[in-house]
Amino acid sequence: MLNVDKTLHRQGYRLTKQRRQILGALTPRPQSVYQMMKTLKPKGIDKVTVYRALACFVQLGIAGKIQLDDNTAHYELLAGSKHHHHLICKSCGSVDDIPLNEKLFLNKIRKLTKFQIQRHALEFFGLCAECQ
Amino acid sequence: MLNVDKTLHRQGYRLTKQRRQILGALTPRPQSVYQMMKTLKPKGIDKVTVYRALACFVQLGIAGKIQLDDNTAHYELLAGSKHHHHLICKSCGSVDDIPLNEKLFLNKIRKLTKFQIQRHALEFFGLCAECQ
DNA sequence: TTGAATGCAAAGCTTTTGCAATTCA
DNA sequence: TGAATTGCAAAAGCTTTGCATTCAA
Repeated sequence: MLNVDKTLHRQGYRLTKQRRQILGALTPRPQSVYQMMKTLKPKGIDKVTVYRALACFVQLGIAGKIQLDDNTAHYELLAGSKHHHHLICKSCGSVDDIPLNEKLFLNKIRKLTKFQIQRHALEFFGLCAECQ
Repeated sequence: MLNVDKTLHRQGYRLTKQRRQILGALTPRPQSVYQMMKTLKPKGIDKVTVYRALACFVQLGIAGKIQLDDNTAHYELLAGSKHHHHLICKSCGSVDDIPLNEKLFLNKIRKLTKFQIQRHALEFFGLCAECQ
């Protein structure tokens, strides 16, 4: 939390009461803004504020933004968590994390192309153990 | 084209003039509906028709639907093309294909979890050679 | 002939923008 | 104080739905 505070201030941002609560609603597991609003709306926080705070967090590397199959963005807490990938259940919508080592791919692309990779996304869609 | 015709009919769908043209607008490289409409609108095809045809093609495995970072769906022609992955330029928006062998990952997940994988998406975001 | 497909209009969602009021440093 | 932030309303996109009409098998 202190680190987040510093990171924000260093860039001229402020850690307001609302942003602290939005940060608290973020988890390592990706959530849509709609899902986050279930917690945040009762606290009087507007969804516009959430969108703006999330954009700020993503820009600072505090949160990650991923697109799943439902045309909506999902946000996850990055601070302190290792890079990982996702198992997304088509039935219940649950999202689980899984660590995979993708260095081979990154190296291969560097060798084959001149593309400069900034980030990547690896997602697996299917059925979780419960839904099969 | 004949195969597509058969595939459609087998499921009770029809290959209409419009669908033939929508199919013709699809490429192995993912495009948004907006991009496809540049070709299709002049031919008098409504975007609702395009959405409905694409949903049909995706269901039959003729087309693939992927989500990029811009909150819009992109569609690619799958028929006859090998499974591949994407290099997406953040600057110019170009999408290039790259083949990678992900069997190691699929096997690892099968070993580690009970998740039943139906499909996966692997995308690399960054800068293409021209935009660096 | 008849169920599938089309096109238009309208609605539904998610996300963004404008702006006055508020808050934090 | 002054710039950043908030919340409300409204707008902007993308996508879906309803329905009468048209079309393909």
